[in-house]
Amino acid sequence: MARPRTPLLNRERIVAAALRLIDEEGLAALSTRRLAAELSVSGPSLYNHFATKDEILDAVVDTVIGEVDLSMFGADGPPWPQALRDWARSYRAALAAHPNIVPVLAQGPGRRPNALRLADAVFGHLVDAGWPRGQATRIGALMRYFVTGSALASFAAGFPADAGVYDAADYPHLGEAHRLAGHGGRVDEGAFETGLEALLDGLALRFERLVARP
Amino acid sequence: MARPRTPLLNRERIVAAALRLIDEEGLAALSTRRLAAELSVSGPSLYNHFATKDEILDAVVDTVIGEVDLSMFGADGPPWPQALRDWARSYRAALAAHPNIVPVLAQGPGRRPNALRLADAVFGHLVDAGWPRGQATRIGALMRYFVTGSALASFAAGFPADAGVYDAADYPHLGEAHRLAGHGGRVDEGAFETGLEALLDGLALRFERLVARP
DNA sequence: ACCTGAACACCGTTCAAGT
DNA sequence: ACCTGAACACCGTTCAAGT
Repeated sequence: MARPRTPLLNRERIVAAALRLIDEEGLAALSTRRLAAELSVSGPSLYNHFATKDEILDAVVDTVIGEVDLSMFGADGPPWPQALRDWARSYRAALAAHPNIVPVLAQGPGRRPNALRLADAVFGHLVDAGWPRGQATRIGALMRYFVTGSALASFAAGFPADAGVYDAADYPHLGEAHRLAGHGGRVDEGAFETGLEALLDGLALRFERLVARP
Repeated sequence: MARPRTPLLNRERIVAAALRLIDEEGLAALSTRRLAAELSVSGPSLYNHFATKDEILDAVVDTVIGEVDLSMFGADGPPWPQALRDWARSYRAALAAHPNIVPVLAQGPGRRPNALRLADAVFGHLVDAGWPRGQATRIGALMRYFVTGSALASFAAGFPADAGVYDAADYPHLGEAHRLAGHGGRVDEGAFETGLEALLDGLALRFERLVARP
């Protein structure tokens, strides 16, 4: 077969297969040959739809970012602390569903439309709420730090379940660390919520000081 | 030449060359062949010192983690908020000096001794300071989220310097975003400090409540 | 326009051969 | 013990050839 009457591939199908491969086997498993095989075509076929493998990755990343809810930044949304809370939860949920792609996505928006829309919505909402532009930029940055960091990898799963690793002579306080991996999601969920609320409290404190002496 | 009288390679030299390569050209530039060439040996020579490329990467990561100052968690260190502040700054500085390796390092301590020592020191200090063990775990996790997220990539550099990217119709609030990349370090530094202080304020609030009703 | 196989310069790793 | 070249099964990408 050379050219089929209806195309075998399109960008959407390629992106979906790439994301599935990354989710199930990691970023390193995404090769153009492997991806093509999943789609039952030969490797070079992909180059009819994307110029490079990096462009495929870019499209995957923007698809994931597109899942983040931004509706709380609309005109009749909640006050900024609640909007930030709702957004951070949705942001983390979208990223944590695809942890293997977070290192790519954390490089910043680049020219990806969904990522730029997200940055625009957060910054705009904070400025409209009364934050000075410089502060609004910093809040956008520090929220991304926290959310990407929390989605990049599970804290709990980073500790081997093998109790033999934690020699009491070397690590006197890690005697229970081998049980962390078992608690998995709950530890990370709790840490994210604690950190988010602490951040919001700290920011609210700064906002009060800002309004008190403008 | 087959076996030289004094070995051409050792683990230290390999790790140093690997880190230099990663810093200067990114994680993708680290191939065993390329690394071997930097050390003026043939590719397979590396396998006399490490079993796999992943083991080399592990050693690189633990070297970087080893640069983090943990002295503030000693017996006569400062109270926990100041210790956490000093540690977070040193942690970020060590990681931000090698951003390309952060995605690897963020996977958790695994069996790497310096990473386990770090986790042990933070957790032990918080528990000794009076935090319940569950809370201390969460604080260790959320601090890692924030620090790795802030070291993974520059927020400012993620926005293209090309003003043409930010079409006012699509992104009404990003009119000045093209200037971010120029401000580079200062934006990220400010965001990190703001986030760190906000987090510490929020945690202090929680600690007060904890002590008030034990 | 959209697919193919062949080809190029790369990978990580194994292994027999050298000293 | 520690290095080498050859070899294997992989990579991303280009390109001429097919319909």
